[in-house]
Amino acid sequence: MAAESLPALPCACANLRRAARAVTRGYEAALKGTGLTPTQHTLLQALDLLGLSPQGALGELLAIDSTTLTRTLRPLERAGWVRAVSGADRREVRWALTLRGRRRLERARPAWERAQARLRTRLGADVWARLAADLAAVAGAA
Amino acid sequence: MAAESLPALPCACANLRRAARAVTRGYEAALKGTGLTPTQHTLLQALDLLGLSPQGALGELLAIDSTTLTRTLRPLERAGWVRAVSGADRREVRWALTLRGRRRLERARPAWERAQARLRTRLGADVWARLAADLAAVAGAA
DNA sequence: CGCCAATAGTTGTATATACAACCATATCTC
DNA sequence: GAGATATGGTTGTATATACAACTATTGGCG
Repeated sequence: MAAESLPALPCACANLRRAARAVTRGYEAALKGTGLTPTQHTLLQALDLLGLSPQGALGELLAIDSTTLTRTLRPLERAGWVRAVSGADRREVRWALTLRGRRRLERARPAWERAQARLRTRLGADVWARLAADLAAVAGAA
Repeated sequence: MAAESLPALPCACANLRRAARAVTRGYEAALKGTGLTPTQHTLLQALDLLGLSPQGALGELLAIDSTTLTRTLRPLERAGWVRAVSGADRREVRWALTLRGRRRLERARPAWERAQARLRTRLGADVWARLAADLAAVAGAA
């Protein structure tokens, strides 16, 4: 199982999406036992980071369309990992991680860290670090 | 519309997916008039690059599951942009870009190049170049 | 106040994505 | 050459994703 390097594609978008697909599969496999998909894990982690947060702000941080969040958050709410909190502006839906949600995230942590470590090892620390910064720039630039 | 830089996320997978979503939206908008989605454009471009190619090989190049290809290629076939060619091994489906497909790809080229140029300008040439290599490594490593 | 524009989310619809299970064909082994 | 195994794709099902159109609320502005 040598890491057969794929050729770079001419299209930056294609390159990004290909890498995202490949990595997602790895994280998905790693998170298998935790009952969380990569997307769900990311949502919980982001909410943990942000604290109580309007849906729009969550979407901005993750570059996820608000209409997508409506649907991806629904199962998390049903599972009791997040809850909607009403505030002054009644159009807004603000989301909070529940205690159950935090526990679930904590429970998934070892698996997530294994996935991170595995990729980091395969890439090398320099590429790994560079990539985090470059990808943040890309998300901001697009 | 300043390029408000988003903070890097703790999760490499989340970082990648966020960037992919953001960039995909840009390319999708740019390709709007061409009748091609980013995915479709990538498929045609890859097939142009590879020439006559078994479905599995195409999937490997793009890190797309073969079951996904079955479905994403179908509309391209119906549109007459690609066609299935039978070979010696009758399990295999080999795909070829048709003339119409090549023309469509060519027609989309200016729009695609605008999207590329736009992102490249916003990122700077150094990040752009580095990213292509790093992302290819990621796709191979995952 | 009372209309009008802007903003926050939801619903309808369509594409992209992949895993598990499956079918068909090829290859291997005796 | 026949049965076992491996390989290449398809179907069933589920999640992720977003655009267009819509609803509800808010914030001007006269």
